[in-house]
Amino acid sequence: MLFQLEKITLVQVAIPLPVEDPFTYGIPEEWLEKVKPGVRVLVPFKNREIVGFVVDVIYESSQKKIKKIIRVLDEEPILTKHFLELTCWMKDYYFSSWGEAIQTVVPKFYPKRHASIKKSSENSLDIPHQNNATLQSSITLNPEQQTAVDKITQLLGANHFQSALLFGVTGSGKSEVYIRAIKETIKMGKSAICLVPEIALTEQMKRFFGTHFGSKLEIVHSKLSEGERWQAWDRTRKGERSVVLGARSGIFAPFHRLGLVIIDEEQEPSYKQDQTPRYHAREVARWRCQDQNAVLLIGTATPSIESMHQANQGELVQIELTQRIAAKKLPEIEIVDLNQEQQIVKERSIISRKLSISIAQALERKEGILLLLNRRGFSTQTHCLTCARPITCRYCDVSLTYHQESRKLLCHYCNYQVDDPEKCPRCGNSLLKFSGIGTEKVESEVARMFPTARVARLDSDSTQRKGSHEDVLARFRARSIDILVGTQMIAKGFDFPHVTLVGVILADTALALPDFRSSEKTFQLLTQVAGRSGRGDLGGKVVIQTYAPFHYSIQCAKDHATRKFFEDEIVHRRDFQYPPYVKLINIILRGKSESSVIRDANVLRQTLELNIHEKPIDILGPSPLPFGKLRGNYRWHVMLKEKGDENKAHGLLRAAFKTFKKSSGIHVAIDVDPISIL
DNA sequence: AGCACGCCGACT
DNA sequence: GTCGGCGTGCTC
Repeated sequence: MLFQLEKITLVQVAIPLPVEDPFTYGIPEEWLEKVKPGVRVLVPFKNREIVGFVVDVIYESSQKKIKKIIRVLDEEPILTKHFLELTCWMKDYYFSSWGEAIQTVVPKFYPKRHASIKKSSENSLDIPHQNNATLQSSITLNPEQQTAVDKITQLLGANHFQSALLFGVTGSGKSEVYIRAIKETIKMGKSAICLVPEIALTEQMKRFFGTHFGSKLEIVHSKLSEGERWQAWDRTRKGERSVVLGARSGIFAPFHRLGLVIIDEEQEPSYKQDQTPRYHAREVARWRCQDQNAVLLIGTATPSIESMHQANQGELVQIELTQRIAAKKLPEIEIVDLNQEQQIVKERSIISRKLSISIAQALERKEGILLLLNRRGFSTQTHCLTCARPITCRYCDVSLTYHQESRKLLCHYCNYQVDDPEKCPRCGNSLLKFSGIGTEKVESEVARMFPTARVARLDSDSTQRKGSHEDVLARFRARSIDILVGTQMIAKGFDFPHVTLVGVILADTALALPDFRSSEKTFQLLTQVAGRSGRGDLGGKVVIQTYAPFHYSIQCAKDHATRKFFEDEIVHRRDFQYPPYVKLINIILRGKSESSVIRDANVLRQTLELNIHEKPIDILGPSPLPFGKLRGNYRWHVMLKEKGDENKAHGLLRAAFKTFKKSSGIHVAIDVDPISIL
């Protein structure tokens, strides 16, 4: 090695597998020119061939065994310096391999399709081509909207990184502001990304965006086929598009001059990926915008506590929309205390007297009614009276939910099914008690109480049947359904002007969960679903049933008091040391053997303690997760809490993992900035 | 993550 | 005697 006459060029190749370091390969002389950082290469790996990414070109290596690259797959690097640096940050921050980070950013390489794609890239748009002169011009903005657009335009013009919170009540016309802001971005010769929380909403927003941006628009989400995703990437990269509308993965749109990133409904948990790398689209957006001197715009009616805190600290520019468009009023919200209701009414009912009367009135006026309960199934708890204990899943420590429609007992965590719900799976006796209500029960109960009303249900069970989702919504819109019962699915985004009554069957379902975000989630869900009422000219009303009528998340939702909620909640976050006062890293250990999981979790804690040198970091646990057993795996976790913003916990964890050796059969997952700790 | 290697149960 | 179960370990 030392006195080599011939210099061999070596490259570092990141492999899209959970293996820490890039691998070293040699390159034949003849393609020295083509092999640059960011180029994809086909490499021999063990006994197979895989696509890797060149991340560095080096000239020597201590590595003994070196194989040669089989083929270079790109003429020009697919990853620019911007993306190489982004993925490098992602792998360090979220603890993935570099290859895994890159794989989530670029579309999968497709050997066969690849060659033919260049020809077809012109004609495959499903948005009708329009030349820009015929694109629809916008409606007139109200003064608040105009001020918002002016402020954003000003930020865009400053040409350095800025982030802003567009804090607008439901129905205040945020989308119109987005459109204007994107147009300003395009005027400056830059491109924009707009993210929405789910794929269904990209479809909804597409019609609206399509009329404004026509063939400049690209839609990106994870349901695209590999071929479609590649084409979208390629068109965007070549500058054929200047606006990307998408779900979480849309944040990786390969624009060369990124000017604006909009994140709509920023508080939605779907912006956090739940597999490695567990990135948050908002944080990726922040990185990209900082690198590109772009503007990050967070739009929502119910900001996350983190963003609200940042705004109060002056780190986010605040832009407010306080008026519903066309001067529509926010609905009146009434709370029903179910504790009192039960004392007065002997026969227990899911629907309180107040809600029942409101439903009857709305039915009489032929107006739309939404009933929310955030739990699927018929009854959520099943007890065997013979065994004298709840019937739980074989693989998880959760109670099985009885589904009347499919006549099954179902585990909502692993999908374990018991086909004969008449018998206890343990003792075979059929003395079962069903309790705890779900959407199926609400549907049947409402149908019983209001026999002439047309009732339908919308949740992930009813949506299984293909097309039924759109069908139900269309029928509700056409008023051939009077009452729509559903989970949080019905709370988000949908605009039905004829809805004048929203009933929340049980507001405190989330409050019972041992999660630091449960109050925040409760407030947000109530505010969102309340926003579905009174969008038309008929006015609106909301009835919230709860066992916790004085809880601040419910009281603040009642008063439409988002700032008050923030002020109450932030005190709890400070007292109990949760975000935004600390940064969390959650380390989850799982395995089939409970004792090994516990042993490893303890060893991990000790290893962390040995590596801790300064004290802005707390180590919590190990402790079992709230659902300690899931899919046959026992789950324990250790949590790091760091005060301050220096990411010292990352260094600590990295140091600890150098010596920590997990036992066989134990899996370790690291969740940086967990969105929930369930 | 794959994929082979490896060491213990019911089959031609 | 072998086929094959999936636990364990490595990949430049």
